[in-house]
Amino acid sequence: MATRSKAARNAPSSTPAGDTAPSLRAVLFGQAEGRGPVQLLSRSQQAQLTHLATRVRLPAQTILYREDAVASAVYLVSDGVIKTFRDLPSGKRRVVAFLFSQDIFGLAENGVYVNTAQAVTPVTLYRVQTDTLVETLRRDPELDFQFLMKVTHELRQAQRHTIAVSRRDAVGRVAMFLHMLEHQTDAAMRSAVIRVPMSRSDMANYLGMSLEAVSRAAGALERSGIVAFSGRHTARILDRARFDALVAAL
Amino acid sequence: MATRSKAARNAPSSTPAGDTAPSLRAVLFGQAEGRGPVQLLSRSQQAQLTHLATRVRLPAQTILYREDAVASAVYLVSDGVIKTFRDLPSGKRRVVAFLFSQDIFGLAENGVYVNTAQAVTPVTLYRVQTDTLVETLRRDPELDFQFLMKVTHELRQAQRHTIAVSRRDAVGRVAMFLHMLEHQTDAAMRSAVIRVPMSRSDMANYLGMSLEAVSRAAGALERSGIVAFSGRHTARILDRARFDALVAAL
DNA sequence: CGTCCGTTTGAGGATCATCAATGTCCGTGG
DNA sequence: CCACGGACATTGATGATCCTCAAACGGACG
Repeated sequence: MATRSKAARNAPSSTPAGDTAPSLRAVLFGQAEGRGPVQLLSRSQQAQLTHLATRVRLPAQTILYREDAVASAVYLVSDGVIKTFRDLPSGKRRVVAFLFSQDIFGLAENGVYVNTAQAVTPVTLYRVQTDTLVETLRRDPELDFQFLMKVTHELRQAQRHTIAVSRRDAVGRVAMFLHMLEHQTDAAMRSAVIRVPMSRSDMANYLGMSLEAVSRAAGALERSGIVAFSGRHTARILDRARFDALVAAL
Repeated sequence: MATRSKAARNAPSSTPAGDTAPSLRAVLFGQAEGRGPVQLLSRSQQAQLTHLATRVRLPAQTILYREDAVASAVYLVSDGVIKTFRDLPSGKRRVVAFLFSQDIFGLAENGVYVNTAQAVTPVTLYRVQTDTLVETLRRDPELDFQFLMKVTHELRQAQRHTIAVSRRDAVGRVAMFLHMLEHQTDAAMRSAVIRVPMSRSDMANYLGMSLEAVSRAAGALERSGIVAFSGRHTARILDRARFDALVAAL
C-alpha cells in the first residue's frame, strides 16, 4: 500500500548525511578516536548507496515483508521505527528487534526472510535490491566492512536483548527497555524525556512477558517515583540513581 | 529473487577444511544451491588466513580473554566448544553464546571485549590479530563478505537464542537447547545421539534458568520417554514427534 | 577408597501468566 | 466542537511455574 514517492532521487552531494542520503552508524572493532558511535559512510559511499537505493516513505503499520517470503531487498532505516517479529504456533508473538535510524534490516537466510517487518511509526527507508547490494559489497571492501561492523553491532544488541529477556523480574526488564530506548538516541541529542513509540503490547512481545505485566511494572516504576509517564508514549527518569541500579541489578 | 548464488563457488579442496586451514561456515543471503550451511572460504582465502593466523591448541577451561579487556585478536574455532559469558552484579552468570567449529568470536566493541570467552572442551583455534584482520578485510572484498555473512548468521543464532530464553516452560527450553546442539553438527554427519559437552550449570546460564530447573526438566524429558540420557553428556531422541512438538510449541 | 564438585531431589515461597472486567486514549464523523 | 466507537491499557483475583534454600547423591580423580 501507498507506494508513493518512490522516485529514486539522486541526492545532492552537498546534503548532510541522514536526511537525504543513506547512513550507517556503528561501533568500531578497534579503538575509536572519539568514543561511541561513529558515522561510518564516506561521502562517496553515501553517493554510491543513494544510487543503488530507493528512498521510500511509508505510514505506520505498513508491513514491509513477511516471514518466509522470498527476500528481494535490504533496508536501511532513515527515520522512524521498525519492528521485526515472528508469530509462534501458540498465537503468541515475539518481537525480535526494534530498528531505529541508521539500522539495517532484511538480511535474509537462504533467500528467505526469517521475520516479518512492520513499521511502528511513519518511516523513511532506503530499499536496496539484495542482488545489487551483494554485488556491490563484493566489489567495495570499505562499504562491505561498514556493513560488517553494523551487523556486528546488531549482534551485540541482540545479545543484550537476550540478557534483558532472561531477567525474571518485570520491573527490571521494563527498566532495561527504557534504558535501551534512551540510548537509542545520540548522547548529544538526548533529552530528559524518553519517547516510547511502540505500544505496551509491542513492549511485552519484545520483553517476553504479558502485556499486563508490562503495565503493572510501569505502574510500579511510577509509584516508586523512579519514572514518570506522560501519556503512554513518553517517559521521564526521575531518580537516575535508582533507575540505573534497576537496570544494572540483574 | 536472488537468482545469482555463486557465493559458494569454491573448488572442492582435497583437504577437509577445518583440520588444517581456517574455515567459515554460514548461510547465504541469497538462495543456496544445496540447502543449508556452505563452506565459504576458497582455497586461496584459506591460505591467506592461514598466513595471518596462529593455530593454537588449548585445554578445557582455558580463558581466552576477559570482559573489558583490551581486544587484540579475533578467533576462529577449528575444533572444540567455546562459551562466551558475562558475570552479573548479582553473582549470576549469563552465557551469551556457545561457539562451535567454524564460528567466529572475539569481535570487540571500541577495542574492548564485551564478554569473557572460555574453552568448554579442549579446543583448536585460529587466532588473528585484530589490526591485521581489519586491514586484510578492508582490502579483500570477498573475504570481507564471508565475514559479513558469518556474523549475520551469528546474529540470527542470537535471535533464536532470545526466543528460546523468552519461553517460560523449563522442558521446552531444554528441548530447544538439545535441538540447537543437534543442528550444530552438519546434517550429514548427524547421528542419533546428541553430544552435550557443557555442564548443566552452563546450560542453565545459557537458558536463563536455575541449574535445578534444568535438572528437573531433563528428568521430565527422560521420564516421559522423549529423550534418553546416557551419562550427563549424551542424549538421544527417542520420540522425535513429541520432541519436535515441544521445540516448536512456543 | 575417600574426597570434592557437580548434580539430583525435596519443600516452601515469590513472581508472573491467565482470565475477566473496567477504564482511557484517539480518530472518526456528525 | 463534541459525541461516539473501538482499540489499547489498567486493575483485580486466582493458579501454575519456577527460584531459593537445603540436603543427599554420584561420578571422576588422586
